[in-house]
Amino acid sequence: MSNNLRVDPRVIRTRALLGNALVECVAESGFESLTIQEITARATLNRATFYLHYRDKNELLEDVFERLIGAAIPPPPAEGISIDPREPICAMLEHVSQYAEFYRAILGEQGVPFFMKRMRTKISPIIGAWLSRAPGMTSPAGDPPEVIITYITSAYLGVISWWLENDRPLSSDEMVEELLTITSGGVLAYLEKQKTG
Amino acid sequence: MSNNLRVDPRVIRTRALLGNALVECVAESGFESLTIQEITARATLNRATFYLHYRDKNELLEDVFERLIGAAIPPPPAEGISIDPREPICAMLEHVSQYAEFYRAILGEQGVPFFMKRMRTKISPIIGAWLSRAPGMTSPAGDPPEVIITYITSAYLGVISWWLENDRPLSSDEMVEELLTITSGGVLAYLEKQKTG
DNA sequence: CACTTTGTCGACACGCTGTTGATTAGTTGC
DNA sequence: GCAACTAATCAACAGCGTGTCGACAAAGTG
Repeated sequence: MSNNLRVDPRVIRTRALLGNALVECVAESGFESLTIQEITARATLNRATFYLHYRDKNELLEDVFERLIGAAIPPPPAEGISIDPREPICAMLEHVSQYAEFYRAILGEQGVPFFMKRMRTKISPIIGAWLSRAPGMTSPAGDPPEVIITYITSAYLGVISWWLENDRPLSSDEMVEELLTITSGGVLAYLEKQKTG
Repeated sequence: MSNNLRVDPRVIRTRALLGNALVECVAESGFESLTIQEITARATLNRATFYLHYRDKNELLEDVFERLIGAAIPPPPAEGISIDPREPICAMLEHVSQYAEFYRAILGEQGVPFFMKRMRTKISPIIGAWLSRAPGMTSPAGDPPEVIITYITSAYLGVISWWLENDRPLSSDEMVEELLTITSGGVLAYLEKQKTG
């Protein structure tokens, strides 16, 4: 437990190499057919070394994701602090932009379902914190219903994936505006805005 | 080409056996770690027989899905015929209910991304046909923008998955109503309805 | 009944996996 | 700097699922 602090520079180096190799490999040729041989080859490491750190490539992916997203997005809004979802959502969009090929590969058709769930857990609390303070939100049960959080989270995740697959035709800010318009006002508000805008 | 009509009863039988075996196996233990050995064993067929019909388990899954969904859902609305999405969406919900364990496994955390895309292609045209005739929809470009179709389709798919994972707390009709409320009026309309309802 | 197609069976090489034991390289505390 | 420790390397191994093959049996077709 005490040596779990990973102080040894070799461990840090090895995991960084593995992580970078994973991101590169995934961006190039996806995750599913990716082998541990390829990852370690790209990382210029021995295959056996991989197993000293991770059980399989899923575990490596999780570790990489937490490191990436942790460096980009502040930890989930603790207790309904941020009312405005613009900032965190925009940060999320710019983060996936930075690793566009990686996220495109991993969220797209050849993607990784459990990774999508991980991304959900990043988006979901943002939406939850927003809704729990929404203007009209004073329902008997204090928390917003799960359905609508699922609805919005799934929509955002899907649109992010679409955005990546289409080479990000809109800027992060524009995307956020579109998303928020649809979310709060629905199709009708969105189409109305399209006409006037 | 002429014998591609699959008239031979043995072919029909074999593919049916493989399809049923796949559905059962997936419902029990997911798709990812499922082997062709297991499928053919469950189907009481020889492993080599599998390769006479499909290249891999993905191909079998596609075939099964098209057969299942084709029998349940009418082919995608040809040219903006159905304005009301209630009927096809409800049919979709009842269909996935019928094979709940299968769809739960294949849409959930251990799911299959390319399958989700396939489901998208079933939902997407329904949404498109709806929006292209929506009351406020008279935008310069005749077709509804891709973003919003992606938004709604992803939301529906996510909610369907949530619905399955939570053992379908609401009926198909109730789900459709909830979905349509959020979709057309957005969060505000939904929360408003929650209060009064 | 002859002919064709499908399914069965055993076997094979292939590739990736996860692990092991011995060895080398690098790090830390004294 | 040296000794003790830990991490990384390397070769090798068995295991498993794959995809394919050829020979044979079984079922369908005209």
